[in-house]
Amino acid sequence: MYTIKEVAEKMDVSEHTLRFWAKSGFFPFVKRDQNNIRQFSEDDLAWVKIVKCLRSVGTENKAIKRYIDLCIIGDSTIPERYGIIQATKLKAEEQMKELQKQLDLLDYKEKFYQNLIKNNLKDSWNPMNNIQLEKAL
Amino acid sequence: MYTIKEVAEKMDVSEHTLRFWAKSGFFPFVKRDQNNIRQFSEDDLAWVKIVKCLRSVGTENKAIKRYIDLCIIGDSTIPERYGIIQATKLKAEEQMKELQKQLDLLDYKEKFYQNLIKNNLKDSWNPMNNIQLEKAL
DNA sequence: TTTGGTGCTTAGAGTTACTCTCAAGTTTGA
DNA sequence: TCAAACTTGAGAGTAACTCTAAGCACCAAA
Repeated sequence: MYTIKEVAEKMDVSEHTLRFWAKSGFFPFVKRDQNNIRQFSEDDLAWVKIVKCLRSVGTENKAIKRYIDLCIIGDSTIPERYGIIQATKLKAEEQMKELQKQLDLLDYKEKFYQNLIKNNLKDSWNPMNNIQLEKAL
Repeated sequence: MYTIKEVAEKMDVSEHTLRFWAKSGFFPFVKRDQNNIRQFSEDDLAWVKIVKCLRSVGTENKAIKRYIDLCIIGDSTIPERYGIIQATKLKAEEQMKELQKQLDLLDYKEKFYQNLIKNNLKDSWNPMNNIQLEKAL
């Protein structure tokens, strides 16, 4: 059993966010002790994990709540949940491609500046000159 | 020369966002025609591209403005700009790893549901049963 | 026994980066 | 000439946190 603080550290999510998510109904099975303190089980950590996963690929909280609710309803919702996971995976793969593109651009920029520094900033008297160079790619 | 609508389509950024970015000072060289309509040049598109890149890896707008301002100042700021690009690239690489982790989890989940569907939902009488399975990974 | 640390709640303010609506002005095709 | 299609800036609205604060409970050390 873990306190909210321990979960925050373990899962790298802030306590504030965990409480916010809890209030949003993302952790329907977290128990409380006699002092009303949340006691996260290993099972609950798995819920945190999937919520974190869905959030990190841009799933809206409303849609996450929908997925959680489907899980609670039970096996009749398995096809819909499968669809959600498939769509989310596709979205994540798109993001992967997009991120790779941006990494390529950053890599180009990095080399561009390296070259500028290596050649000791000749032709550097005019700000616009630099901006012209900036436009590259 | 492109209107804001054309830029929006070409660069896949909404007109609203482009105006918001313009107001934030991200496109300091966009000219206007006699009716005050923005006229984006090819150079301006390059600025849109780098702004989009920085945003997509989570750079805050304040930091983007700083980078733009450094570009305008000129060559004396090249070392700082180089540092920013390097740091941004590192951050993007981290995000790549993180996204891959989440993709792995989604892939596991997908196979998990496929298996559930293939085996025709036996043992499915109890909602909790399903939740137990959900916790996997 | 008091003090410090941790945790709970509710409520509400603040933040970031959009996102959308709207009124007003301009241009253009039927 | 007039309606459709664009553009503009101002400003309201939204999502998802993020933080503060008040007020209370519990426990362990000094």
